[in-house]
Amino acid sequence: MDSDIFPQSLSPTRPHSPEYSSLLRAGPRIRPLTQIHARLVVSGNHPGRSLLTKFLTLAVSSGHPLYARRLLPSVPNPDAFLFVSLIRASSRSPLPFHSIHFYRLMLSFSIPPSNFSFTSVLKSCADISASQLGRIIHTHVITSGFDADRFVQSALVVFYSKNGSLDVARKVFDRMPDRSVVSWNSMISGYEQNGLAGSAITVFNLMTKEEMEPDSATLAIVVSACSQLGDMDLGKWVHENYIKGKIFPLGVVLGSSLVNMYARCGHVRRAREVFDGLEDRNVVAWTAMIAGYGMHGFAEEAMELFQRMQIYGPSPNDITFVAVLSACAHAGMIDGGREAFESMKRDYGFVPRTEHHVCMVDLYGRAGLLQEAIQFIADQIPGEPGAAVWTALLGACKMHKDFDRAAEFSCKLLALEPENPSHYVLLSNIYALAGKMDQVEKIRDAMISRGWRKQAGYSLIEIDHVSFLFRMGDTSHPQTAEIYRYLEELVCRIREAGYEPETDSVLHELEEEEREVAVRFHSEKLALAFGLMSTGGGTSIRIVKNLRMCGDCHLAFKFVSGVTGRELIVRDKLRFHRFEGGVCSCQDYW
DNA sequence: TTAGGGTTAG
Repeated sequence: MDSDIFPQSLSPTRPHSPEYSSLLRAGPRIRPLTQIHARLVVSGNHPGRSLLTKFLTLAVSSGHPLYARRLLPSVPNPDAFLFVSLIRASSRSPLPFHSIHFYRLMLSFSIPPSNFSFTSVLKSCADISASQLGRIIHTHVITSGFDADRFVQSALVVFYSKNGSLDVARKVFDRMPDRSVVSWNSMISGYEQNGLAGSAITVFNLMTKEEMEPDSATLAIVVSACSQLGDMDLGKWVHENYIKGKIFPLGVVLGSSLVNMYARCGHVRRAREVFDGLEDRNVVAWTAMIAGYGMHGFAEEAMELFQRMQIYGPSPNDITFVAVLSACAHAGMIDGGREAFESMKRDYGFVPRTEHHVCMVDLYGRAGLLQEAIQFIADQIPGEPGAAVWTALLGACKMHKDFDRAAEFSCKLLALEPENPSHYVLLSNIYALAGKMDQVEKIRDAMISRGWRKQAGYSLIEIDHVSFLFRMGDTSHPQTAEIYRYLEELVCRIREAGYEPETDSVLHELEEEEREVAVRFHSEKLALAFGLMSTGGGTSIRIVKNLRMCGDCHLAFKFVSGVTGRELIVRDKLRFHRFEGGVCSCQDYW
């Protein structure tokens, strides 16, 4: 009679055994699990395979894979279901490499791998960068005939992306006959995570062209790509079209991505509006907003928000402290930074990592407190400081023209990373500032003999939804003559207002012709001239630069913002500069 | 007896 009332799938299932029910209640928590284990031993009843499977899986999920591994031999006739459960649980646990052990063990029991085991074990290989092993497992995928499974294919796309083999990832993706939204997300994310935001957007466009509907994960990735590119128009379009258009609710993941995007595109106020509008805010959202203030030089706002977070918000984590310390460093807020660093250790029990050390050295160093920075390194950094710490210190020596100390500490940096070209560029810039041209030549020769080139600088500006890219001394634009003429006039105007070019900034360049072009035709100046002549008064100019701004460009932009009354926003490699009325939001700390 | 995959923010 029941079957008439209940369709088959809805009919009441048999109740679980008391042991099974208590396992479900215990969940992935080791203490209740060990208590259940003890009861099983005392009762003398040997549990069946299904109960042991649930038990071992929960032990792995609770972060105790070794416990599970010790008990595994007592499972009678372990089956594929058991191994897949353990591989999957490990791949989602903080110790994913154990899934590889369970995968191997499964093969040793002559249980053939399935598409389910492949997805999980490949995820683990991706997460622990086991590139060799992942490739071997790819061969298992092929020989066991699962290479047409779209779940496995997506897992392969993720695996190759995370190993930086984007071309292989793309090959797998292109050969997929039937792509799901997750397949698309995997490929888009692969590009975005590897710093190829433009390719990520291209694949997203392809996705919409093929009429595959994005989901909220797609949008979070795309918005991140927009942050990377400084493409606020696309980011805003996503926001307005999908979220304000009520296609998707604004969750905390997409929300944090938008906060970051608006901040990194120079609109910190809009970032704050999104942040304030979020229904729930987790530590990531708070950290994104604090970091957003920090990169604009708004240290007071950052600190105020951090204080509010400590009272009303979630507990800060170690990344929150990186944002707080960096905000202090960029605004010269010495006491605030020092106190935050102490509080992080004392009140929250975090062990400072390299990122925190770098912020502190930066904090002291930028403010000209080089002795304090050196003392900090000696007192607070256990063991040998990493290259990033010395780079921060050298940057400060350069900023404050302390060439003796620079020479002393550059040896440490080069000893640690003798094959990193950017260190040589920094060093040669320091020698150039010190007027030691013989040393500059020496470094230049060393770089040439190694076949190194300085990274080519460029600036991007968007006018009427079209992006324009300028390189130093660029003559590729059809309006080149007008742009250069406009720039000459602009320089005259700011000279009248008191601008003196900082010839200091004509530093070491590898190519002879590049040296001749000098600071006047730096890419951001060309982009600025083009932006000003192409837009009406009152329009903000937004420029994205791949390298850092040089001192002369920074000075010139300040004057230009004063004489034109325009708001100029430049995002360089590390931070934001918002020029208005002759001053910059970074307060000349950068 | 048992259920299940790959993607998402700072």
